[in-house]
Formats: sequence, C-alpha cells, structure tokens
Amino acid sequence: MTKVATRFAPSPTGPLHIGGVRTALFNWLFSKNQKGSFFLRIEDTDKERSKKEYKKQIIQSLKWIGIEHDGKEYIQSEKINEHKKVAEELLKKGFAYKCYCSEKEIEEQKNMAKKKAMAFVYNRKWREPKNLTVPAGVNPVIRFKSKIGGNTIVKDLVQGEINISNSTIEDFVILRQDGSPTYQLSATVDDHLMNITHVIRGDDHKINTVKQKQIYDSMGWEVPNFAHIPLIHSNEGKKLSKRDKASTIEDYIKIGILSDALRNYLLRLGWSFKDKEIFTLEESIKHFALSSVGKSPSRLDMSRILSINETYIKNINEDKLFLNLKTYCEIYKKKIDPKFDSTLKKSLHFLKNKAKTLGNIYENAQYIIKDQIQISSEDLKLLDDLAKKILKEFLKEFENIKNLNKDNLEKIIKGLIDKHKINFKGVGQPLRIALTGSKFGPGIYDIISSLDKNKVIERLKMIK
RNA sequence: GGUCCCAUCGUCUAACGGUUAGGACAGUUGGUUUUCAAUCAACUAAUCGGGGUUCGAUUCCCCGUGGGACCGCCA
Repeated sequence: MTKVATRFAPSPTGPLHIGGVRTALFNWLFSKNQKGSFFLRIEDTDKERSKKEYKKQIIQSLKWIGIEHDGKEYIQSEKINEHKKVAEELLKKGFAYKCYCSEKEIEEQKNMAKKKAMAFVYNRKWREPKNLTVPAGVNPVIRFKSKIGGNTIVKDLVQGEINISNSTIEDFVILRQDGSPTYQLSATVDDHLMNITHVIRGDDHKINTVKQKQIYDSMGWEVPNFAHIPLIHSNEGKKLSKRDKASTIEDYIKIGILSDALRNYLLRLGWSFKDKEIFTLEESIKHFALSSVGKSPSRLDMSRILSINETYIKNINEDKLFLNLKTYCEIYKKKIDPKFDSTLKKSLHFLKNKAKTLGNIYENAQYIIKDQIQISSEDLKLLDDLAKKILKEFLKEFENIKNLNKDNLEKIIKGLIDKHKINFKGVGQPLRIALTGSKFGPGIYDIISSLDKNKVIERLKMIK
C-alpha cells in the first residue's frame, strides 16, 4: 500500500473561503485518518490576481482552525518548467497540438455556441491541419487532443461514478499563447509530482477531472483517487461566493467563533457519523470517512454555528477560554486592561453561560472591564423612587457586611423583599441595573461577588 | 440551451428493503417564588410527484418536477 497523500490547492487571490476551509479540513482529516500526509499547494499562476499576503493569510487561517500541512508549501509557479516539459512531451507523443486560431475566431465560436444555446466546444480546427497554412507572427496555444468518441469514466469516492461523453469535452488549452501552462495541465502535473493519492475537492471540479484523467492516461501516469465533495450553499441556495456576507473565515473569527466550534460545524456539514454532533479533533480524525460524505449540497446555517460555538464556549477549559477572549478582544474589540484580568477570569464561569460568541462575553463583561458603567436612559427609567430607596437601604446594610458571601447577601435581599412586600425582581432588577448598566446579565449574586466590595458601593452611590 | 449531479422536518442529517421515519439547530408553549441570549420539560414539523420491481419501499429502476454545478488562453 502506498502512503496516502492529500492536498489542498487554493489560489492566493483572496482570503480563505469557508468552503475552502471545509475542503482543506476533509483533505486533512482523511489523510490523518489514513495515517498519510497532507500537503498545501499554492496555485499562484494567475500573476495578476495572486498576492503574497493572501498566501500568508491562507496558511494562518488553516493553522487557526487546527490544520497544518506537512513539509514546505508547494508553490506552483516554481514548477512551471515541469509543466511545460509535459506539454512538450504530449505534443511529441501526438496527444496535443498547436492551435493558431485567433482570439477573434474563438470568440466567434463562443458566440455561435451561445446563440445555438449549446455548450462551447472548440471546433478542433487545428487538430488535423491538413489544408491549413500557419499564419505568420502568431504564437499558437497548445491544445490537448481530447478523445472524441466514447465516454470517460472516473470513479469517485463520494459521487460514485462520473461518466461523461467525450464528445462534450473540448480540446482544452494546456499552454497559453505566452507559453504559460493552464490550470488543467499544472494541477495534473503537480498532483503527479507530489504523489497525491487522493484528490479531494469541490464538486465544481468534476468536469475538470474528466479532462485531467486524459492527461494522466496519455502520460501513462497512475490516476489518483478522486472525491468530489458537494459545495456549500449560501442561504439563497447558490454556490457560496466571495460576495456573500459571511463567506470568509475571517468573518467568523471576528464575531468570536471558536476555532474548534467552526471546525466541528464544518465537519458536520455534508458529513455525519450516526447521531453524533460534537466531535473533538481526535474523534473527528478517528471517525472521518469519505463514504459518509453526503452527495447533496448543504446550506450555511448561522444559528447552528452559534449554537455549536455556545457549546464549545461552555465546555472548553476556562484558562483557554480566557486567553482566547483576551486575544480576541485585543484584535477585534478593545484591549482589556490587565488590571481587570483576575476579576474577569473568576467571572468567566458564569459569563460563559450566557454567550454564544466571544463577542457576547465581551459585551456582557463590560461592567467588569470598565471603570465606569453607562446606564441607558430606558433602564434609568426603571429606577423609580421605590427602586432608589431600596438601593439605598441595600447599600446601608451591604456596607456593614463582613463576609461577602451568598448567605449574607441573601439575608439583606430577603429582608428588603419582606419589608417592601415585593418580589425578588423588585430588588434584583435595580441592583443589576445599578451595578452593570443593563437589565440583562448574570445572576445578581454572581455580579456582586465578582465585583470588589468597594466597587459595588461606589456604583450604588452613583445612583441618586 | 448542452453536459453532469442532487432530492427525508425551515436547516444539518440518521434510518444502506421491514422503525410509531430517529437526532440536532431553529420555532412554539410552559416551569425555573430574579432578568434571559442560561436551564429544564413538552409540542409543532419531513420521505417532491407519478409509475414500476417486491409479500413489503425513504431505501432499487424509469419518467416528470424542482434545485445545483460546469460550459475561460481563471483556478
């Protein structure tokens, strides 16, 4: 058995797409499950649009979600000569030919195809150039001599069998007029050079597979296994594009989604293992199989992402959560003053219970990480005369407390409830507003015990 | 339009010929003598339609319908 090798091959023309992340994840998971390797190939042959910073960003994004590639990243543009060599060889062997058609001619053919409402298939004019004279001063493109009759069948580990009539596959270009290789050639040669055993990629590459298989066959190379995973659709049910709102990984990081949560969500999108919903990294490696990847596309569902994130926020180690929160706030919100660290840390155990994102924790922790709180005018209205009176009475007794614990606080509050013949809310709500500036939030005992005694007194005194 | 693919609750999915069609998210309702975005409980909700095959079809086959992908000298 040869060692399994997979690859993720993004082009660095933009930030990493959420669909790309899932493709990378499936590749990585499969290779780990098979005890194989996972490589990263940067397809940067589109010089116009490829950017170095995107390459960095892609690697960082993958790392963020827990994916690291083996070895050094493979840079496609560095292998262009290899690709050209293969093109030459195909030419020599008669599997490719030079095409001198002008762009105009091709354009006309495309228009014709459109008019006839047919798929564009190049008319193969130069395939057998018997009565043609090579025009002077025209650089030819090299086209692959695609099979005309019969069908090409590719076994697919997810789709089953891809069976396409060769008549619909055109003689595609493998070398451009300027001599540079096209995707079909480069990707194929690279996969061969890298000894890739399993090509796992988006559904949108299915037709390419048929083209690429012919290159493998012509070169006498072993054809890798293919697995085309269904695409992720937007809310509208279309292929997710960069224009969609939450399409890049950054979009999720910035609202405070945890990497494990996103990984878990993406894993369960199009893949399942019994009724299990939550998978640790180890579990996902252990159970991952291409055979349990579904065939139909799935929609992105924000509420589910949030729900999984909530689960992770509640369950991960608190020290880890704390560090996550700190870095998150520093980058996407506002740096938290270290003087609040200890209070914040000991409050995390209840703050995390009411948050779906790190952003939520940040919002709910405002009363801890700011010296002064702000009360909205609407909440201020809730502090009527009775409420203020209660706060004053609470303060008086609170100042005399020796041991700040729940029992003692309970005593004070109970006393006030009895005295004023009100319910808990009558005391709890004014307190919460006075201490946090919000009528929502953690339990009142949690709030008080998380704050310094002096801080509580100070804030209660602010209410007049 | 051509080629190819797909089809179970609103969403993600389970059931690989025999289940009262299961779970999760969302939604709704109620409890939690304190808020709710927490928690607990309950409820609503699906096999796209029509033909076969079969003792029996969500499952296999065909047709229709709907949705999607591709149709670059981009990757």
